[in-house]
Amino acid sequence: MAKTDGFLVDVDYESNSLGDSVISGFFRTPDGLEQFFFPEFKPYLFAASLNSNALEAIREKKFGPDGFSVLKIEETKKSGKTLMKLFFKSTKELVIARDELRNMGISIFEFDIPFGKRFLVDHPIEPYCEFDIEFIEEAGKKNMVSFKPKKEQHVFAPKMAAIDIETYSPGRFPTPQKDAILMICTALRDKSIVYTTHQKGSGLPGTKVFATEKEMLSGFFSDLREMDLDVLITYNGDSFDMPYLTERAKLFGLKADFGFDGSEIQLKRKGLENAAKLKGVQHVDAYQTISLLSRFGAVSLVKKDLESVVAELFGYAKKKVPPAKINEIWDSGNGFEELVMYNREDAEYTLRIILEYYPMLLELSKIVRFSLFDVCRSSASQIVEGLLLIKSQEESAFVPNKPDESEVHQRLLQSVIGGYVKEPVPGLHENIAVLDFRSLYPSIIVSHNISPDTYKGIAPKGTKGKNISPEGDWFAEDREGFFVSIVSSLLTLRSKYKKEYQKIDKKDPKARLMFGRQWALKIILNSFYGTMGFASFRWYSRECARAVTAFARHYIQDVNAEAEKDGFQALYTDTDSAFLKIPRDKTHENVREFVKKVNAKLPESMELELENFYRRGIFVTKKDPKGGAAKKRYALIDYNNNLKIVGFEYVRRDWSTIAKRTQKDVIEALLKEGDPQKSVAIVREAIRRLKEGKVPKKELVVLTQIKRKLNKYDSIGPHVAAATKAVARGREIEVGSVIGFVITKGNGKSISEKAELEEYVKEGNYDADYYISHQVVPAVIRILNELGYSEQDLLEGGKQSKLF
DNA sequence: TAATTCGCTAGACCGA
DNA sequence: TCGGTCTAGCGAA
Repeated sequence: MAKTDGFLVDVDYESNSLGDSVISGFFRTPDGLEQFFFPEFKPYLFAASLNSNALEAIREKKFGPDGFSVLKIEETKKSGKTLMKLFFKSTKELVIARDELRNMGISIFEFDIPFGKRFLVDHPIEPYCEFDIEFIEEAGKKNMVSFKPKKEQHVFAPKMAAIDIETYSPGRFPTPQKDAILMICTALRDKSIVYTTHQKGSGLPGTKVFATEKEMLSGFFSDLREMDLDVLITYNGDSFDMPYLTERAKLFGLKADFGFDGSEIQLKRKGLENAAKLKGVQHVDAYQTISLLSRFGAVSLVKKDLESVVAELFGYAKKKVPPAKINEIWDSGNGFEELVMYNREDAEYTLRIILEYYPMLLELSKIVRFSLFDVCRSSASQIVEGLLLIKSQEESAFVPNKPDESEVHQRLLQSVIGGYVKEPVPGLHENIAVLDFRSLYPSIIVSHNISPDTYKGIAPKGTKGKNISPEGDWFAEDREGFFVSIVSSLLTLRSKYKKEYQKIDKKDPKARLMFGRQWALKIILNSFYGTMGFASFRWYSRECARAVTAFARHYIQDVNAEAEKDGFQALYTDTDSAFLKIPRDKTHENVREFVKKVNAKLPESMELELENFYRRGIFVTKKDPKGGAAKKRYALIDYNNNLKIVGFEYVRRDWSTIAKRTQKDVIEALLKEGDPQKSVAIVREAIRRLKEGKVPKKELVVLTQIKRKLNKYDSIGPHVAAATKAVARGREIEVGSVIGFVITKGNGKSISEKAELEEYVKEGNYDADYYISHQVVPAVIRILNELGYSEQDLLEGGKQSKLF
C-alpha cells in the first residue's frame, strides 16, 4: 500500500473494459495531478418497499435487450420508511432499468442524480480540500484504499490560465470549417504568451510565431499540457473557443488534447447551453460565471460582452478590435501590434475576472460539493438542490422526485402572494429614516420553523401558537424542520464570516477569501425562498412559500403601525423595508430607540436594522394620474450627500443616456441643492442640444435584449424592428443578445420604423422630437410635477416655480 | 428547462 | 385619430 496526500480537484467516472462505471477522483498531489479509482462505488437508485413477490420479480428480471440483472439489492430506511436500494454495474444499465421498473409499476427515487455528484453527496468530503491518501497500484491504475481530510488544511491555490482565440471572419460569423485561427493568447498570473502564424509577430515580446496553423495549434496544445493546469479559463469558451479549437484541430488531423493525460475536450450540451469539459482540469467559463452572478444579483451588468464587463468591474475601457478590423490588420499587416494587444488583453482580463470571483466560487463549490466546472454553470435551483441532497444523505431523509410535466402545470396554476408594497406619499420629503429586516425570508423560515416536514395544515380557527401564519398555515413547534436546520446554520455561519471579515485588515489576502465565503452563503440564502415556490423543484412547497410571505407582510406592516403609533409617518414600504418620516419633534435617537423597541418583540433570529438616515427624498405620482403615487421608484440623499436613485429611468438600460443623465442631474439639483430652477434649466439645456442636432450618437442609444427568435414576436417593438432590419443586412443576432438602437430621422410613421441598430446610424441622424418628447421629458416630468412645473414650462420656459 | 412576486412604462395593436 | 388593451422589457425586493 502506498501513501500520498493532495487536494481533491474533480470527480468523474468512466467505463472500464468490463463496461462497469467506475468513479475516479483527481487529486493534486506532490507528484502532479493524479487519478485514483473507486471501483467499489456503484450506481444505484431506490425503489418503494416491495413485497416478497415483487422483490423476487426484480431479482429475476432481465433488463434491456442484453438481459442484464440488478447487481444487488439492499434494504434501507429513509425518513422512517423502508426502501430498497438497487445497485447496477453501470449508469447505462441504471438508465435502462429505471424505465422498465416504472413500467412494472414500481415507484423509484433518486434515479436521476449524476453519478459523479452522487459520489460527492454520499461521502463527507469537500472538493478542493486536502486529504491523506492510501492507495494500491495495480496494472498502472491507482485504486483508492482510504482518504481522510487532513487535520491542517491549506487553501487550494490552483494553477490557473486563461486562453482566448482570434479568428478570421470575412464579413460573416467565423466558421471553423473555413476560417483560420489567427492568434491564441494564454494568460497566466505573471505573464502571457501570444501564438500566431503572422510573420509580423516575430520579434515582438511575448509572442511565439509558427509557420503554419497546424504547427501553432500543436505547439499551443503541448504548451498547455506542460503547464499542468488545475483551472483553465475562457470567455464564452463553452460556445466558441473550445468548439472552434476542436474543429480546427480535427481539420489538421490533430486533437485538442490538453486534458488530464492527454485527453480531449468533451463538448456537451447542458440544457440549451453548450459546455466544454476537460478531464481533471476545471474549465471555468468566465461568461457563464458572470451570467451566474448577474442572475443572483451579485453584479449588475448592462451587457455581458467582455468589454462591458471589464468596464463595469475594473473601470477600464478596453479597446475592442471589431472582426472587420481584425481581417484588415491580418491582411495588410498594418497595426499588427494592436491586434496582439487586443488578444492579450482579452485573455488577461478573462483571467482577472475569475481571480476576482474565485474565492466565492470556491466556497460555493465546497458548500454544495460541486466541482468548479459545475458550480460556475449552475442555476439557483441546482445549488439549493445540491445542498438539500447532502442534508438528506446525512439524515437519511427521503428525497422527493422531480415533478412530471402535468404536476408542474398544476403547480403553476396557483401562485403565491408576495411581499407588501405600500403606496408612497408623493412629493419631496425631509428627514427620512429607512429601516429594513436583515435576511427577512430566511429569518422567518427559522423563526417559525417553516419546512415541508413540519407542516401541520391549516390551523383550526382560534388556535394559538407562534408558528401559525397570518393565513393559518401551521408548523410544528416540537421538532426542527428540515429546511430550518439548513437555513439556520447558513445564517449563523454567514454572520460569523461577516464578523471575521469586518475584523480583518482588508489588505490581508485572507480578506478576499472571507468576503467570498459570506457572499456565497448570501447567494444560497437568497435563493432558498425562491426555490420553495419554484414549480419544477423537488422540494416545492406552496404552503411554505405562502407562509413565509404572509409572515413577512405581517411583520413589515406591524413596523408601520407601531411607527405611526409612536408619531412617525410611514412614507413607503416595500417587502422588508420601511421608510419613516421623522417629525420635527423627533430625533435620530428616537428612531434608534424605536428600532430597539421593535427588536425586543421580534423572534430571536429576526432583526430590524437601521439602514440609514436621509436628508431629503422624493416620491412621484404615476404616469396615469388616476393611479396615484408610483411604487418602486424614489430618490434619496443622505447626510453625506450620497445620492440613491431607485427604479427610475436613470437605472434602466432601456433608456437613452441623454434622458438618464438629464434625469440624474435634475434629481441631484433638487435633492442636493434644493434648486428647482436649476433643474428646469438642466432640462431646457438638454432640449436645446437635441434640437441643434449636436447630441452624439452614444448618448442616444437604447439597449434592449432580444429575448426570443425575431419571428416569434406578436408585437413588433422598436428593438425587434431594428434587429430585423439588421438581420436583413446580414448581421447575426442571437437570442439573448443585447442590442443598441437609435430612433433616426427616417420617414417611417411609427417609432419602430425609425429604429435602427446603432452601428448603422451616422452621427447626427436622430429624431430630435422623439428624444425630447419620448425620452427627456417623460424622464423628468413627474419629478418636476411635484414642484409645480408642467410640461409647457420645460418646452417654452418663462414661468417660475411656485413651490419650494 | 432550471428561484419568486410586485410594479412601472412604452409602444404596438385594434376597433370605433 | 382617439382611447383602451395587450405585449414586452426591466427593475425592486
